[in-house]
Amino acid sequence: MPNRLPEHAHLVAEYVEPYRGGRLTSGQVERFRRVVWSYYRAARRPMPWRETRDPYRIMVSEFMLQQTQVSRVEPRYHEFIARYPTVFELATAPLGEVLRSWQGLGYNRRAKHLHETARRIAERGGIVPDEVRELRTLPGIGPYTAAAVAAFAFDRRVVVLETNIRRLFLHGFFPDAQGVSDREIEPLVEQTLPERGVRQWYYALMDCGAALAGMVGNANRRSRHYSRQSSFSGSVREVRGMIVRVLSEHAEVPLETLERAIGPTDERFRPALEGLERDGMVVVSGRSVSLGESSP
DNA sequence: ATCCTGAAGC
DNA sequence: GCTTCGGGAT
Repeated sequence: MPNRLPEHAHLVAEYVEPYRGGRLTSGQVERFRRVVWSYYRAARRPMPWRETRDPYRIMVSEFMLQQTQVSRVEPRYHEFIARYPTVFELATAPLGEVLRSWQGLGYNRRAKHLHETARRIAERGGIVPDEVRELRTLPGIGPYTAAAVAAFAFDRRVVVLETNIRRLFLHGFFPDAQGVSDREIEPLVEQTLPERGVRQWYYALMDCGAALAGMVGNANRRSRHYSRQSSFSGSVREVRGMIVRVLSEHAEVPLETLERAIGPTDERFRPALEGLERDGMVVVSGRSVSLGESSP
């Protein structure tokens, strides 16, 4: 995180045109676009998944980036793509191996969902869908990721809205409003969306929104959908993470050994292990536990 | 403490 | 609508 932001970041922070409803004037659209592009030209963030056109690799990056910083994803993305260069390597790998590749990234269900999605895509010849409606049917792909894959991999002209873009529009067009719904923001995203070059435009929007995070208070707190996150330390998912980490270091672990590793007095152990089993990420057979799905 | 290119289950 | 789901950097 640079202490000194690029000059154009101030241009982004100073762009405020309170939105009064209706359609944006062509002048407003033009001014907004000028600020966004000028920032992007000066300070675009290069990322490996922005250099490829491979829909599979873009999809992998979108799974990894859900609730996870770019800086944390970057090294893991390289490792993952080196191990699973195409959707077929990923689809044919055992779930346990994929979970090990994911270890430390967090939200491990993303890995299971990505694996299952890869299997379904491989069954259909390895073609990643290019339509939001179809993408939405795949596990782990929600409203954002579906739109992101369509826009970034296929340059489809669809509305993409995530935390950086939301922050940018809240800051620029809803400076004083409270409890702003995404339904109010989406029309503005649509109206400022260019006819061509959709992918680069969204990269620019996200970089502008990310730049704002370091300068002004988080405008996303004025979103209707804003909610604080429950604390991690002391939570069940903390123990889930510990269990997955231990299991990823061994092929099979006796139940007692696993419990001792976590802390025999920790009453979160049972619910955590049962949750992981229910989610299909660990298998308890007899008195031993292993990562992945039950082998056929 | 806060938040990160969210999704699923209820 | 509300909760759960990781982990690390700040």
